[in-house]
Amino acid sequence: MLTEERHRLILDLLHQQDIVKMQDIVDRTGSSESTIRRDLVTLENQNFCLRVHGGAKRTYELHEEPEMEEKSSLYIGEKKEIAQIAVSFIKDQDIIFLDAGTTTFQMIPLLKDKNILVVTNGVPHASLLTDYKVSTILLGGKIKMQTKATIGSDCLHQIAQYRFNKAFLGMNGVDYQYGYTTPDTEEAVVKRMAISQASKAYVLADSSKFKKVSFAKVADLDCCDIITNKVDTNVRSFLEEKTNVWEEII
Amino acid sequence: MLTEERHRLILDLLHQQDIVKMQDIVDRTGSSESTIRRDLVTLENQNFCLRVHGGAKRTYELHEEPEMEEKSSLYIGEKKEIAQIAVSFIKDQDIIFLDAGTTTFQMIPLLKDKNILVVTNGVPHASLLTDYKVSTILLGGKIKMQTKATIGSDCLHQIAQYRFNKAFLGMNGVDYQYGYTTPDTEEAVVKRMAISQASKAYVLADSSKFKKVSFAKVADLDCCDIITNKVDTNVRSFLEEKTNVWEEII
DNA sequence: ACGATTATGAACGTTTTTACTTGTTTACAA
DNA sequence: TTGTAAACAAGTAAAAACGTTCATAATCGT
Repeated sequence: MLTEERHRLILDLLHQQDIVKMQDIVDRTGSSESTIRRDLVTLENQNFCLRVHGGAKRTYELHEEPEMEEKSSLYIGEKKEIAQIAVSFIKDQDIIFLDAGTTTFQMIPLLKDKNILVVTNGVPHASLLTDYKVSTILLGGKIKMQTKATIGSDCLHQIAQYRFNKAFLGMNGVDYQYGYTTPDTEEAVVKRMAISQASKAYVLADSSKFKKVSFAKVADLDCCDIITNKVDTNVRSFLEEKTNVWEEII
Repeated sequence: MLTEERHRLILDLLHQQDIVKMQDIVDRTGSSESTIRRDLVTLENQNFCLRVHGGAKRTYELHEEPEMEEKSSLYIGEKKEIAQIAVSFIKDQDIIFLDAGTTTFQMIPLLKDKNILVVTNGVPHASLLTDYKVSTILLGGKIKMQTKATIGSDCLHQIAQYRFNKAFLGMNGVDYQYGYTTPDTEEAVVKRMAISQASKAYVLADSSKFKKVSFAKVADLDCCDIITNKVDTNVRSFLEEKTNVWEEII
């Protein structure tokens, strides 16, 4: 039986019964336990399901495509590393802001069982956080089609009422001269507000983001620490003139 | 039987009958007494229930009502029919409120390409609506674990700023005497507010909801029209003394 | 046809879950 | 109050599921 076939079968089962057992799939497919386990890991990474002891349960009702397009981002591995570093900053009882975007999304599985409160503007983020039983507040507002982030005045008003211990932001451009930038002005405003409401703000940026400049400016370099990995030593020393750069787990 | 399954079963029972007996669960699951005991301990630690001698009772405060995950598949067929009727009320340019819950969720695929604006408090709803490219505003606030609905004061403040042409609500109990009821007080407030902000409000209720009374009252019968299917003619005539009942596509 | 990549199943030790046992506590009725 | 049966907590050993590694088989691109 082909990998694709098995995945299809598993997803079909999940649609019908919202929980599937390991053994059930093994019996139906005739594949080995290890293979099915690998399948479930893959499907979980694409957020089609959530693994539980002895099988998997579904996360969402329908949704035919992976929640966060895995294909678009070739940097998943890097992002996961960065996410790990970011999570290592989080302490018990923290109230944190989690920005929308794929890099911050990788942090969520690592937050399981942590006793924290998360405020986010990412709709998929809120959903997955809830699946992991993390207390979550979602910012309201218009929803941006591509990123499924909430934006707009509602969002701003709401965020203004909160204070965070830490804020973790995604960013499209990180540049020595122009600072932090992102393509959408409405998202930029939200990010800026999040930074101002946080005691400490971190920007999560993989190697592809440096020396890039996007349309809308969010803030100057010194407003946030940068969490990254494998950054060019040359680039790094430049950045460190203005802010802190974290490259490994604390 | 998997741990997750048992937990769901227990929560489901709790939702229906306020209190569950140890032996009852043992019989239904076929698991040992110690296993169920462990289950109840963990569920209690997560504040999903309160253990009592011989079983457990539900907590009224925050967590209950499995709805979205547990019993979603039971009445899917009915729900789809009801959803179709509901959608037939929607006109071009409408601004509608879509309540969280599984019945209203079934409306979403039917809204594809409609030129409307949807305001919702359901996180999965918002996500799927966006997939279908429907303009969506999500209400912010705390997220309820089971239903993934936003609740709380943020939610209320935000909803107070809007006016809707139509509101479509899910409901747990529809009763001639006690009106519309739901298990969670915080959700009840949101529903009530949505009704008051809408020119016209509809309650979507499948056959299992009639003559049921839940904990928190939302509104009297005459505040909303009822959309349903295959309702007992006897029950129907009672309801029609106070409000309109729709049973087929207009 | 060839090496390179990917998918698979078996084997290992580890962790989680489970049922059973023990002795103690609780509820209730005599 | 006291006796009894049911429900309880805690500990234990077996079983199931887990992650990891490794060697083999299938598939791919050239």
